[in-house]
Amino acid sequence: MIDPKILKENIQSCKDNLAKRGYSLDDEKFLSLENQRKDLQTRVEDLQSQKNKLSKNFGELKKSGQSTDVLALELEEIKSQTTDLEKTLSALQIEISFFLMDIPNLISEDTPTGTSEDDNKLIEEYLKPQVLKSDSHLDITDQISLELGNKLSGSRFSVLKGNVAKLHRSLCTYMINQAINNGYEETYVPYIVNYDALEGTGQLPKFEEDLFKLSNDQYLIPTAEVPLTNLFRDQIVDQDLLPIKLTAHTPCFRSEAGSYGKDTNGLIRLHQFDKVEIVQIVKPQDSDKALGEITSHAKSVLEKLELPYRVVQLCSGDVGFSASKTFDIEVWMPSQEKYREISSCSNFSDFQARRSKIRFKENGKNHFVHTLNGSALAVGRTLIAVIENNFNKKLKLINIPKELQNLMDADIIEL
RNA sequence: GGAGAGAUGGCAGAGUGGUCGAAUGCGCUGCCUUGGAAAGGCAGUAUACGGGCAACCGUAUCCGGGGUUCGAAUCCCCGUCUCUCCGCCA
Repeated sequence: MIDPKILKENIQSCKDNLAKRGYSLDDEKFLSLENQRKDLQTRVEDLQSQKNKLSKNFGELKKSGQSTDVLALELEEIKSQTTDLEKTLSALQIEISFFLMDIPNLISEDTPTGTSEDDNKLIEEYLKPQVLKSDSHLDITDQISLELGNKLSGSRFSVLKGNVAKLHRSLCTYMINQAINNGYEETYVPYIVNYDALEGTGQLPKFEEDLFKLSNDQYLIPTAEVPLTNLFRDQIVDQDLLPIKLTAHTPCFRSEAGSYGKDTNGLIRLHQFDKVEIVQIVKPQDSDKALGEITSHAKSVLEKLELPYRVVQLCSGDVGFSASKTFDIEVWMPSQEKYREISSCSNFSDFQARRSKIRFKENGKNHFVHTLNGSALAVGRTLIAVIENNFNKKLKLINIPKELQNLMDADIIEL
């Protein structure tokens, strides 16, 4: 969430910033709630202070055997006033907290203004696509089955077989090794998390419909960002440990509510997909640099796999709820004849840190850290890209990128 | 699944109705001591919100929620989590 103090003191500039996203901040409501809260809180605390003092007197009178009748009446009076006000105050605090939790992060100054992905800014392109057009991965190999996925689970699930399954596994291993080489600590985490974790990273309360909820009020993770970042929830991290760099390979589960009819063919958009995530937790002044680092780590995986990609910076209307600045990396998908997102690298500034209370102490004062993460990469989509960009229709084979040949024990997949 | 124990500050661990935001130890920070270091001595060291230029003051917080009481870390109820033993099991 946004710092309520900043919001209060710079309400107009916050409102303008959020408007670029298409979020209309009800500033009058906020200020009025805040003023009410402050007024009420002062009154409640005054009463509590009186109550505490009189209670102390009460004890002393009792000890010395004097009458407490007068005091008792006075206390009763204060108490009845207090409880009412306390209830109002806590209701108000909850209302304010909901209000704040609903507001997206402020976008960075250098985020281009725009309303949709059409306004995203092209940053760079790497490699000219060799295969401009190809069959879909589903047509290239019969070792990917959506029918079996459907049989077992429903729509948007897949089953991989044989060398394609092995290629998928090799990609996971390759990517996590790359992350480790880049200084991230490999971490194994739960795939099921609680409400607080999801609130901390910003998925809840607003985006519950995007998640798979279990019957016991836990949720399947939509990304490893959630468990990795929340490892530090409610903690004051030793500043010598910063920057913290973690990676995990996990499946990700997304309900894809609201994407009916979108990307219905193939592995592009499934309820379950694997991803290697890299996360950094840094001091505020280092976060912009860290975003560059994360992005280049994600890019380097594509470069080593010799896949053509481009980098775009998301415009204000396309940046996610919790992020302040985001670069998307898009890989060339020959069957679609266009670039598709394969990684999203974001700086969340102190937004997640404030929600999940991740702080560090410097010069005796506590400060919120900055959190960042990026996919390096989405494995399913990488699999598609490898298959389609290395497909040789004449010879009926898929060339395996050099970097993966060891893990695959082969340099081609015969079809 | 059965039986029991527990949840207190960065950590360990006291505290069973008021003087407790909390002993003590460890850790950490500063100063003294030293040629320098170690050891030792002294002092400081939870979080959030509100007020104040500040020193500082007020309020809340001892897993969460409710209750008893003038007053709760402490007593009662409900919940969550953790641990131990037995059973089962990847």
